[in-house]
Amino acid sequence: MPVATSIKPGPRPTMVDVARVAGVSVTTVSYVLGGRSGDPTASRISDGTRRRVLDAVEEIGYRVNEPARNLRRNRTDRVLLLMDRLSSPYEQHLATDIESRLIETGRSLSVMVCTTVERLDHCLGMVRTGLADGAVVQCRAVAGAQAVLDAYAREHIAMVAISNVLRPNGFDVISNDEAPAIEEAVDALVAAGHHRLGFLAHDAVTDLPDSRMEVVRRRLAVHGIDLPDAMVRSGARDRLAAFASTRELLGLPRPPTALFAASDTGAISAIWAALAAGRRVPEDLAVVGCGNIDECRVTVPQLSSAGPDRPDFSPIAAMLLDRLANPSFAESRHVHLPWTFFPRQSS
Amino acid sequence: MPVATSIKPGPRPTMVDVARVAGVSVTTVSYVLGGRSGDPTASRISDGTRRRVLDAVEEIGYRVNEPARNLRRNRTDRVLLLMDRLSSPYEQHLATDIESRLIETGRSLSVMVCTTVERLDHCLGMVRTGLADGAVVQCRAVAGAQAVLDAYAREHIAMVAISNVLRPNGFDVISNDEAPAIEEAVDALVAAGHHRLGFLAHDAVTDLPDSRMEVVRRRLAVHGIDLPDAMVRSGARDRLAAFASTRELLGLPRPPTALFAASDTGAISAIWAALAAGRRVPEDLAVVGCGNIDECRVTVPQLSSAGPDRPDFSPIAAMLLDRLANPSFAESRHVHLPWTFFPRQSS
DNA sequence: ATGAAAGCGCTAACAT
DNA sequence: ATGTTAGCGCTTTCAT
Repeated sequence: MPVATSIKPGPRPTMVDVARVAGVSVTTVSYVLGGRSGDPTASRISDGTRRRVLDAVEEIGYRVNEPARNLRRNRTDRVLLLMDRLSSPYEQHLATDIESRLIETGRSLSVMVCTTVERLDHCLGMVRTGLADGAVVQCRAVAGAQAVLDAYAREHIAMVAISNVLRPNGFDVISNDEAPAIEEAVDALVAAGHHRLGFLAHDAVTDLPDSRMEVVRRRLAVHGIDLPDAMVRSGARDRLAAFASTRELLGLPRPPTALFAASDTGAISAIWAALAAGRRVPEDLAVVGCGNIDECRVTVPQLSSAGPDRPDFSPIAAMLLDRLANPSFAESRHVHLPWTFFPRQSS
Repeated sequence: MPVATSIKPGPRPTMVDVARVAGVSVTTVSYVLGGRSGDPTASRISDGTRRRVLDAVEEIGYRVNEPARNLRRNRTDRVLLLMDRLSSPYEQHLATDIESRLIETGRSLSVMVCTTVERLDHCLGMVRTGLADGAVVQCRAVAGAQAVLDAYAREHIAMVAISNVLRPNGFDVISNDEAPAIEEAVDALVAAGHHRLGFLAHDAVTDLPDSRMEVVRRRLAVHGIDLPDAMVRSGARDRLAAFASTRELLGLPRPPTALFAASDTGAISAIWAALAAGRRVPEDLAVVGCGNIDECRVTVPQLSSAGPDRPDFSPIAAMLLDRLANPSFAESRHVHLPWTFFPRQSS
């Protein structure tokens, strides 16, 4: 393992120290360590000199001082990933995928959690402030994000947002084409004879309007079926809250015969709540989730879900890299990712 | 909302611009913005001047340049949280809790994912390199971490590790006192008449030795019961893998009558695998998990689990702050957090 | 193929 | 109460 071997205590050595030990100038050290590969200046250092410098670095345990380098270069080669939470499998995927693509281009990723607009503003301010060169924003739960992103885009901050509500405006947007899949799921439930549906939303109805709920409601209307607010509960984001909300719905005088959840994790809790209440799934309560996470295929019964076949995050890093390469990138792109309805045992 | 209002395009303004607009020196600007509250120098600025400076900042949309400030101050007021994955509820908790405590002291947190020693070394190198002032390390799946942390501790990098295997050595360690609770769970299973146990480990037996499995094995031995390798499967970390592993165990000629999983999420998948195979839980297969996550209380049947009553992360930030305040902090502390066995319906 | 030197934007000792 | 100034460690232009 090439791991932290030659670290010595004491004040951190600088390039001056390396230069002294190697018997060369700091310029030379900088050129050796700058790693501008493919650069014409790469060949200005002879192999012997390069070796001496690298040996000196090794000997005294030198590491470049990032703030100094960043100050001088006026960039950090770092990208921020702003998310409104960490805990879903989706976020895990997103982070590792983007990171691996950034690493290929010599960059790195750091993650910050933003649950409020103020915090989002603060974090984007940090990239403006030199903490990072750009940001990927995945904050569906944050209301008012459009204005913030608009403002930073005006400042030419490189940003890509993953959102179904944000409109590209100096930044790019990846959105999921959820509606067709959700409508298909609704149609399937109606075709199976359901006409009393419940909906498990992410947030309280009074908060952020739940776009998935709106799609469901509109589609039900097409079938002449109503989705009254009394049949809507919040908490899809939280496994415990989803359980409690479903129990509430099942306790209604005329409980729903089918439940549509804005998330798969919420739907799974709903299945448990139904089973715990002595109902059968799908016979007494059909359940459909959103997201099509892996877990859908191991639950009992397996969870029907509307979601991407397999999440594809590749456009995200690609678009951000475009913007990083060209800070005054003019075009604002909008990429739509397809969703599909995957009927399984729970509906 | 106090959000990104006065951002203007063009080259980012510096303190010199603020000073010019406000009609004061850069020193004054620095003192106004430095925010050394409680500092004797805080009172050197008159209220009128302070106002003029803040107005100028607002007017031209100035934001401090972090790399420059960090270079000069030789600190970043930033802490790194290194985790081997993001997706569990535990990680979500950890991150938000530590962050809120850091914010109270004017610091911020960024998260990086480290699944290998090399990456851990790289990320800790980044704090040495000036990306952050210290790190919290939560990488149970990373073998060889001890040597890396030892090395950086020698460099006086402020670190706190959450681990049951790392020994404090220039850094602090938080560990969970898992053994008593796990032993109690084993005793309960044995008392219930189980003598054929399966174990769902985090990793393959050939990889990292699973400390929880060792405890289980030793405790079973006390009861004169063997835990053969044939009854051990890996994949507790991954819901799909855990499902497949459990199915394998149940397919054995003499399947286990009880299953101990190294994680709650693994145990939940195991319950599903059992149900999917037509077994009843706990009658045909008793299941116990580790971690006592919230989800245990909503599964059907509710999951018995060994874990903390409620996770308490407060010592982590506290210890790190001590080290940040005093870089040559001598003591290496080891905090033990208690675990309890919570019997529920699944066993 | 290598070196000297001018800053990047900021902070803080040291004036006044 | 406010200003002058010398760097922090690095990159990069321009010489040689």
